Amino acid sequence: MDTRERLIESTRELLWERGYVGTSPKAIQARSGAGQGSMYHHFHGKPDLALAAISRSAEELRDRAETAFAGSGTVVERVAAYLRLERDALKGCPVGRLTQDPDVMADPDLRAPIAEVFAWLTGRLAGLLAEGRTSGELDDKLDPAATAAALVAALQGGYVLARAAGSAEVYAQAIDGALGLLACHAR
Amino acid sequence: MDTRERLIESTRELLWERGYVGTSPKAIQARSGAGQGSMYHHFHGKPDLALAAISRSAEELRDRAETAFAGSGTVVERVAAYLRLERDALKGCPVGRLTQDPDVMADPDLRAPIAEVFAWLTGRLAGLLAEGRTSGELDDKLDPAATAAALVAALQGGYVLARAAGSAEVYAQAIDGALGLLACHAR
DNA sequence: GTCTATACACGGATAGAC
DNA sequence: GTCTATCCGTGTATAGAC
Repeated sequence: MDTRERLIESTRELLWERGYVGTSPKAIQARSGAGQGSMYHHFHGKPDLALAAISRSAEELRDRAETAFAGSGTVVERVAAYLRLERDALKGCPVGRLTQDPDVMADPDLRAPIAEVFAWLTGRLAGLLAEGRTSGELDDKLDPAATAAALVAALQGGYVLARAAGSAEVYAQAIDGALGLLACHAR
Repeated sequence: MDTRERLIESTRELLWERGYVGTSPKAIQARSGAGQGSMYHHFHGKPDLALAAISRSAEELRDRAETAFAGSGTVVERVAAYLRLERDALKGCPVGRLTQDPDVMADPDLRAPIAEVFAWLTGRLAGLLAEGRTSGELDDKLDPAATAAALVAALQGGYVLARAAGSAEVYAQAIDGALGLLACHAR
């Protein structure tokens, strides 16, 4: 892995662990093993490097989700496959957590990949649910867009509960609960 | 409002807007109108002041929730009343957002009030749902604990989606979706 | 109780040598 | 490309005067 790559990966880790405000150039340099000069040679500064890191994390999130959504099985099975992907509940979502970062939200460039991937995710999920309704797998009372938002929110909120409790168990419960509620709409 | 009080309230606002890592003593002093000396006279330092602020925010969250839960109506109505309390979706949850703060999570004192209030909240909600099941208002397939976790998570995650999108609409959708799913279990 | 002065490390970056 | 030197403001306090 070359220096530029190590800088991006180290930044991704640090943004995940400490957020944007909590991540200093010095910490990035220490973790990546790159010097001051190196970092500013490859990137214009902290925001530039963060943009590369955030974009990649958003892309990864999308790819993982699409893999689950595009799998085989019924709609409910594919939604469940996505919600049950392996995740470290205590670490939180590497993308979602950045929505709490004031400096990220204040910078339209940094914010864009986050806005985009969540819009895509809820839209994709809503499409799946609509498909399930059309095929008769899900009943007509289910609102695809609202339900998609609720499911993604339950996932993101599951992280919050897990971190608050210091235990991954609540996360699993939230996912179970969300799927249990969804199951009720299956025919 | 005396100086001590202004310090706590200003800290609550700043923690809400910028988190713990993003909030400096200097910013607190500026917002509260208190001087350096004043702040360190009333509190031992940033963590001490933050503890007072976080505890109060947690308490406020609990009181608002309890008011909704203890209201009149069916269980589903009271849960809906809680989920539909007026909130500024774009600001996020003043307590939940702190779970993303590495320095808060690393300090057991700061973390305790957050852990406590979320444990109480999910427990209280689970109790209500169990009550609804016993009374026959909700069907037996509903798992009270898991459903309670999912509902609280949907709320917390709704904030994440709203901030990502820069719009409160997704928050409302997530809440609607969560209640729509719950409605399905009502007899 | 509040103010000013002082301290020292860190955040975030630029400049220029190699 | 990478390193070292340097810069200035901020973060987080402590000390002592009023």
